Amino acid sequence: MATGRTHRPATRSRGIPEATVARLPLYLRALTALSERSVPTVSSEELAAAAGVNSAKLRKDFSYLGSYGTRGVGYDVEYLVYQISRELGLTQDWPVVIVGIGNLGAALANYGGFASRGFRVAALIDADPAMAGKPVAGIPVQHSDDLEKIIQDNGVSIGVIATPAGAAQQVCDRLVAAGVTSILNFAPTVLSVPDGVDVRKVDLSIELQILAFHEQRKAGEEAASADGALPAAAARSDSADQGPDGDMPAVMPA
Amino acid sequence: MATGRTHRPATRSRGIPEATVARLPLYLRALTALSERSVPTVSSEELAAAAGVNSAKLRKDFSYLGSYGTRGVGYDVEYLVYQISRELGLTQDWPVVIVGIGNLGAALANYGGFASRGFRVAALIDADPAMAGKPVAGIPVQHSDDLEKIIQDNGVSIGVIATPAGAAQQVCDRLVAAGVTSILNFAPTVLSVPDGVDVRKVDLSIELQILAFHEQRKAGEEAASADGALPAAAARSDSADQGPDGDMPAVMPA
DNA sequence: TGCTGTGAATCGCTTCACAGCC
DNA sequence: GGCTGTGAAGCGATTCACAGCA
Repeated sequence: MATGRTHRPATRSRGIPEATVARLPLYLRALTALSERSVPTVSSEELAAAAGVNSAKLRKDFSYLGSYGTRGVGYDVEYLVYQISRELGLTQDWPVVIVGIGNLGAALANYGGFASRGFRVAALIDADPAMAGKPVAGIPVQHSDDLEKIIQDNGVSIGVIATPAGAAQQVCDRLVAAGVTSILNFAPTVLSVPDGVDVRKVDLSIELQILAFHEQRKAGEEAASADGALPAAAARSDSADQGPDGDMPAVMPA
Repeated sequence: MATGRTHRPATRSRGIPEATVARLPLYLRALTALSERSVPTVSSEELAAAAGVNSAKLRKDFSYLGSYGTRGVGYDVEYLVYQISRELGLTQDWPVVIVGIGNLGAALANYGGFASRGFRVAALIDADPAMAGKPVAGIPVQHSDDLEKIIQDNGVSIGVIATPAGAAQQVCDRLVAAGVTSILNFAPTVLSVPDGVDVRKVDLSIELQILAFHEQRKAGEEAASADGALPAAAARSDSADQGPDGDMPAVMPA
């Protein structure tokens, strides 16, 4: 209830499957690298290898965008860079605010991958008055009292939350009230937002826990059953872990 | 080819679907919060709300672990915390090394969510000799020359890469050669690893790009078709973005 | 009565395999 | 001949809906 329950089919956006959207940045990165090396065209096979997916999936993904390839030849790198950028909305400027300038917030402010992809760090915001005015990544930190004004003055629609867990929901509420409609949440909390607001979350410890799960299984398989935790069940002789493509999430809207 | 292609079904692990494994840390976090508030039992409905999923999914997930609930009552919080922890392998100690102690590496070293879940930062490693000996989060940074020795002395099987993209593959190769079998990669590169090594990647800019995609669509829907990019196609009158549960990845093994 | 546990239905993503075009 | 684009098959995950138990 509190979470803004809607139960819409929740799937495609303008006909492009979410799973495809999530891979477009991957393709874009690989294509950008090729572009910098002045490679004129790539085959689906080559690009797929560079992006770490299989070629059938890549071709299917591109087919949702349109027919941008040439049979017998491949894809024009520059053209594809442009098309994917446009599809992702990266041909426009996205002012972003980062709230919570601790270690992580500072790391994000310094992260080069933003500026190179249409994102502009419009402001850094922190609740600590001692931080105010202090420059991080060349940008002076502003106090959170001014959050609403900063959002509005800069026309910010994307906010990044890098505060401690306890502050996250309150910051979120203020961001949303001020007009932010997309939030990237690094705090280990489930945020509740009204309908129409997108939240994606990244939880660093969740990723490690998933690795630990698989790591445990590897150990259990080598020396089948050490403590009573893993009975016999399904001890397979060969490895049993990485699937080069097609495993699962941990980061998702919520 | 270079990526260690295997094409194993790549799915369940000891019968537990990957999608479920990816949610267990979420449940665990919600349960831990309840435990701290001394709540003795929860219903699937309550816990699902706290974890940000729907209750049917949660019950199905738990059914893969066993029958740990009581019909008509709910789940015992403490018992479930223990069962999930055990399943994830968090009842044992996981020494972890972080390679690349820039802003992000420092943020990770300081991150409290690790220690509280069975992970122990065994060492911080950086290639910059000027960093050597400098303490970060109370742990002295060691030079990367000693990487192999550090891994072996500490029995490390999980490594975190927080280096610049250019160094990531080389660091990865050395980690793997030294015995690391699970890697969490923050560098924006596709790592190639031999079979039997798990890689999960987190790319901060990818998350933002996915948000931008949806943000762009929201704008396009309000004022249907501004430039030629989005013709009519599927302009829906009501919102059309967040699905409270069940959207898509961006972080995945690769 | 209330809530769990789960077969069955459904949905969406992935993979296959090949037709179509350069 | 080579590579894209795509129907169709396959498959895993989600959701439904209710049987089963406290």
